[in-house]
Amino acid sequence: MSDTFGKGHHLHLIDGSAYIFRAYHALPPLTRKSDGLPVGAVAGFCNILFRYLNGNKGADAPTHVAVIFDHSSKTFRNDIYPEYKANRPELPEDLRPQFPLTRDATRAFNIACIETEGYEADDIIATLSCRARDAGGRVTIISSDKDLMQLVGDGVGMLDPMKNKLIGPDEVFEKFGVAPNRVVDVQSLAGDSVDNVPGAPGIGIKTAALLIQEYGDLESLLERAGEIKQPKRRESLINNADLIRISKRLVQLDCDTPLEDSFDSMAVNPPEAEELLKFLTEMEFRTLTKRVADSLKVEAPTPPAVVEDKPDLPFDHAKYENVSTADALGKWIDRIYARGYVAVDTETTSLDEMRADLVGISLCVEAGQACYIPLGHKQGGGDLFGSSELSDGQMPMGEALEMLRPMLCDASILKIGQNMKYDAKIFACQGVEVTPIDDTMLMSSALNAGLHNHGMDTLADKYLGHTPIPIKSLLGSGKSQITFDLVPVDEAVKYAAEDADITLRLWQLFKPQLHRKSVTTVYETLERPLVPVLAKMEMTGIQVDRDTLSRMSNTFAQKMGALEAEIQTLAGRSFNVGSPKQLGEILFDEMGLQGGKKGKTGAYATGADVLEDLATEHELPGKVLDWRQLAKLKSTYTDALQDHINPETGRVHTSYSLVGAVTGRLSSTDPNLQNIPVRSEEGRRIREAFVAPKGRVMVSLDYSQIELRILAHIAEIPALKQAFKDGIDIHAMTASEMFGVPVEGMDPMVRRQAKAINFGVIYGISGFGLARNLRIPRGEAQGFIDRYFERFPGIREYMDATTQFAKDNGYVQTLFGRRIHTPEINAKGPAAGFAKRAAINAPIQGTAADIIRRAMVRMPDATRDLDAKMLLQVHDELIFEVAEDAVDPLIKIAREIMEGAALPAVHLSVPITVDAGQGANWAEAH
DNA sequence: GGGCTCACG
DNA sequence: GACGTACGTGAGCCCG
Repeated sequence: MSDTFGKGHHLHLIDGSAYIFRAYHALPPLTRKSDGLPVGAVAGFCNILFRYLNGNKGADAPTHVAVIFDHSSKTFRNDIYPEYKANRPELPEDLRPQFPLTRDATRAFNIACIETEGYEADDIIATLSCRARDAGGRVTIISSDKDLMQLVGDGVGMLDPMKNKLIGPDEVFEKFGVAPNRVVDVQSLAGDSVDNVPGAPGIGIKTAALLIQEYGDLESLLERAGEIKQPKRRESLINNADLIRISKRLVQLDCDTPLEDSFDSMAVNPPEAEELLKFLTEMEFRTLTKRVADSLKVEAPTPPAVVEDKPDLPFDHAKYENVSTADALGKWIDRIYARGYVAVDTETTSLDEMRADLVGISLCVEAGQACYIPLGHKQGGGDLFGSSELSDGQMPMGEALEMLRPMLCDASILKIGQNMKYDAKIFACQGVEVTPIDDTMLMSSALNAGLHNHGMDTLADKYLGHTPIPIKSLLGSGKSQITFDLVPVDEAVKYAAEDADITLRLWQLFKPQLHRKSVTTVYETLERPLVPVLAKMEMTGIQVDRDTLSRMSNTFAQKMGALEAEIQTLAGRSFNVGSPKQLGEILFDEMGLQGGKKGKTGAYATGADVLEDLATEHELPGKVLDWRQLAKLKSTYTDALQDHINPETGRVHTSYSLVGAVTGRLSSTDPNLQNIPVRSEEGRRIREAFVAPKGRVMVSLDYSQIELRILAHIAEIPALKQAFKDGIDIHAMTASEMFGVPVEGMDPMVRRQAKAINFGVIYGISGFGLARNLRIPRGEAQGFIDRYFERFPGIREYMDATTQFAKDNGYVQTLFGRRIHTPEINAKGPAAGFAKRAAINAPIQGTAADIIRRAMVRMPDATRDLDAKMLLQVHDELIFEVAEDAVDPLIKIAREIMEGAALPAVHLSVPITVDAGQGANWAEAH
């Protein structure tokens, strides 16, 4: 570093990271209009720089200046003490993509911009201060960070930009009670709860200063700690000497940070008008652009008429790039780092992530500019089973993944996907953990639940006016369907890159809408953080015992055969028992039973309720019911589940959808593990096949009556709330209130009726529905409902208020702000009835769904020290697989998390309680 | 591929 | 005055 810097020169060192955070928190969220890029912090940062430059015209003006940034949150201090700064709140998502832009801004203002991997901005500031002072120059550090005060003195000063106040040795003494050269000693003793510097327990800045004043410096103090008179201080210092020394290494700034930058490169130069205005215009900061132009005495460039024509940018498949070399991929990775975000999509051979092979990756950084990296395409036209020869012109998969890995794992690069859980699992199978992520499907669900589904085709059509290339056109359909690895590369480029392009455009559209529609918190706390949690659960899977299922299938088949013979004897001829159409004809036409009703297709209804009624008159319907139960158990469960056992893991891996249900509930597919039988004894035994491996235990925790508790809270029903607080049987209490009978020795029938009413209320009760459910006359059911509303008037108010809210706003919401749209609420006819009941139910079901989601998000961290895996979620139940000796702590911790999951966002006025069970299999645990 | 039936919360 | 109704899901089967 050969430099002309020296005597008479004055260096300003600006703490850039502090400026960014100040700008971010001081300003409301601001996004660039054309594409929704968050730019609030960049705007504030530019304003600060502009004011700084304008204020620097006096005699004391700097000759040199640099802005210093933190490179990343990981520094050498984490190697010394892993907990250092560990309790920092997570970076706000809309701040992350702004970091690279603040560097751009600094350079646009023609100011040097410095950061170094592994070091904090403070270390760079320390190093430059020392070097500048040693060269004979003067330094002013522009920051209010107390951690920098150790540098003050001997030609180095500080300026607090907030208060515009100079900080010299006197001010430092005022703050720390010692001279600047002893500040580190005081900080080492006092610790810092914000940065998680431990220090000595029970010793604060005041005490530390007294001790240092008395003993001179930290080492002397520690050596002579035994002389301290106060027993508490003495003990604390003696017992924590190591911790204090570690603290010293944490707070001591490093004056030997490796730096290439010369002082000459920091010489003050006025901004290049053209460059600066170009940047500000690109950021679409109109006011600032004008003010800067005025101050530079040049014409402000006319803002480009970008705003409206961007969404109409056509989809040009010819523009998509086929990336087949390391050079080309490197250029894309550079572009991604310059942007700070990228839309990513993977192409594979299967929708089942656990069995899928990666075929290619597409990337998009800007609308219309996307690429596809083919990796596993095979030569078509081979033998019958397809050739295993890779086609030419593809990068080796390993090389491409190793190039992409740092970017995919980089905390400062946001990876955007449509249904990112799928792609994250594909990458996870390749050993790459993709983080952080954004998901357009989940954004749409937070914004548009109830209006439409959230698949890419729907979103592209609705929001971009574009119909993507149908996958069928590449793969075909039915028996001749091929897998993506056999698609020719040039066709794959168009299809795959288009998906990434669409995803990026949707993200640009949705991101600013989250704020505008007040669902940022929903997205950030209930949707996005669940992606890695569910991905982990799905990849873990649950062990299922094939022999148990197979034995049950055989038993069912035998019983069905016997029943079938009996049924056909009773019917007088053979027919397909599994055909509702044929059964209807047997029952109502041939056997002449009464009460046959035809549905819209002209077939007789033969549902369980119909057959149950007929069973009193004839033997056959009851046998059909028995047969149907067995047929269901066999085909849907004992047979089908065996096909879902993954041959490699021996476990069943379901797939959860975060957007399957409008209320916010999860749904489960391939297989659905949320409807495994439990209500019938015969069905429940299927759960015996879901087992914990040897030495481990299945644990189930489920919320008790959570929806009724939420109803009691939302509708403010004092009697219900009190009953939950007292822990008494809620259905018995309801019956007692309604029918005036004591809870003690209650007729089970009466309790059953009250229970049906309680559930009916949650569903948007009607006399008809209750009558059918309880099999009582409609008038009687209506009487129950009237009495219920009389006893609990808050319920009627809740129903009316919710319906009205839906009519006024077009949506209803949960206690956590999740919105469920109700577009049919103002419709005429039966649709209005459906919409009304759905509107009444959605806030209750949805709030329960939000609560368990919050619990699931917190669970991995809360149970990280336990040998326990979360396997399944069944709406109000979580199932874990736990090492034997971890069962009790797991139950304790998981229960705490579940019962407190609403906090601190919502304080429920009823207690939430969780029941726990354990055993060798799911049947025992439940 | 729509409709019916039935498994779950 | 008639209509048609419990809320939210997914899967397997029949049948056109």
